[in-house]
Amino acid sequence: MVNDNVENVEEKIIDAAADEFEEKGFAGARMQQIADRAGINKALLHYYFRSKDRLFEKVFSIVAKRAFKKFGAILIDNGSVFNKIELFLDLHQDLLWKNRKFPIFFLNEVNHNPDLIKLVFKELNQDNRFVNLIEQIEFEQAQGIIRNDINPKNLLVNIISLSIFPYVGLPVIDEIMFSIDADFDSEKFLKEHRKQLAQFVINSIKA
Amino acid sequence: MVNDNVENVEEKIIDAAADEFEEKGFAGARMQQIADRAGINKALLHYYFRSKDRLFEKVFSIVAKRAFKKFGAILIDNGSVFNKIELFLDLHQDLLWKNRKFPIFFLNEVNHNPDLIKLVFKELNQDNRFVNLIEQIEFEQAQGIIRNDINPKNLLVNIISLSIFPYVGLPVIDEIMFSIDADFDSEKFLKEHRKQLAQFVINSIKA
DNA sequence: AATATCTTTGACCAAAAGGTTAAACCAAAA
DNA sequence: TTTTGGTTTAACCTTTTGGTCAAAGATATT
Repeated sequence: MVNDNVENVEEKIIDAAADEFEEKGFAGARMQQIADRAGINKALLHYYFRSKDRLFEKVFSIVAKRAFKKFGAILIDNGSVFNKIELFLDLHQDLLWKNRKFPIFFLNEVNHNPDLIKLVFKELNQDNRFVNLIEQIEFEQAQGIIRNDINPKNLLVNIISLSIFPYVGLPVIDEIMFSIDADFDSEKFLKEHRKQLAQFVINSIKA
Repeated sequence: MVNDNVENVEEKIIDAAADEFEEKGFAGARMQQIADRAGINKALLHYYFRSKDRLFEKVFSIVAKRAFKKFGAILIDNGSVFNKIELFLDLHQDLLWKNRKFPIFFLNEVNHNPDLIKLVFKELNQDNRFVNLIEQIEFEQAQGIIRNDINPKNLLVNIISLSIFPYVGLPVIDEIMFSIDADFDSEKFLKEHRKQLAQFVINSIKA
């Protein structure tokens, strides 16, 4: 008889730790605070996950994998490159909207410890999907649909840049925009910004 | 007689602290480590800057102001919007190339404590420069040079996004690109990426 | 019921980290 | 030369923090 009805402790810890780590980062997070958030004793944390490092690795891997897993489907879906760009941006923006603290957390940790990335992508091999996408871009270039002076890799990075940055840069954007327009509302901005992303990209690459 | 020839201590501390903070972030930085880097006793840190928080504020404000100050000139310069975009991206990319650790540091700290931004922009009011730029964009839209369906604020954010993100996302880009192409070289990539930025933006907004 | 195993806790520990202090040092003024 | 005031340090203090442990509570097994 598995006791899952109340909610298992391990999961409660991971949820609490995810919140704490995303909010404060690895260095700023506190084990005591995680225990409090999970409503348990601090010693129990170590009983389940031995150390802060191990707990972090576990949480990071889970949270990051959850985030990246969702994109695989779009890339193999059929449809034109333009179509995929629209689909991707739509999904990506949905995810970002609902997980505002994740991108800056992820990027910061990964910049401080690049090995973390392998932890995530190891069990998530969607490599060939990217290869396929790049080949599709090259194919549509040969067909005269996409400009020939576009490098597929640069294009992919540009798309991600446009999608993510507004979220990690929001505090700065908010400050600057507010200073030139007192009616500026960052929530409204994000919603409006989202709408023009796909068109912006497509304008820049269509032959 | 001012004793500046050897190099004054306050500056040595600020340099050391800037390195430590940029490398580890506020929470991960250690006062002892800063003292070691500056080649002085830890107590001297507190003699000059009372506390870690104060030292951080000082360093952050100096480093961030230094970074932002350089852009003002371009915005008021004369020249078309296309011209300004090229000039800005060129300067911005130069700065990023030479200060790789700054963007993720700045963005992370600012996301954890948005008040820091005011600290920087308060003494740096280049607000009207942005207003001028937005007006110029609208003017060129009226003239039929720039597409009418472009929102100037979105455009500005898009430009910054494209310029900064490759630097904060480099470890991830590196991992993914390397996995689909073993010859991938992130240094070369950044240099190539830079070259297509202005054209990418201009393609997407020219009428 | 008794035993064994897994879970949970309060109390504790050692190290790390920020911060303080009193004394030494040193250069310039008197 | 002595005094004065700023600078620098070693030693110390306090709090925070990750981590341990023995015992108490549960839960399942025999």
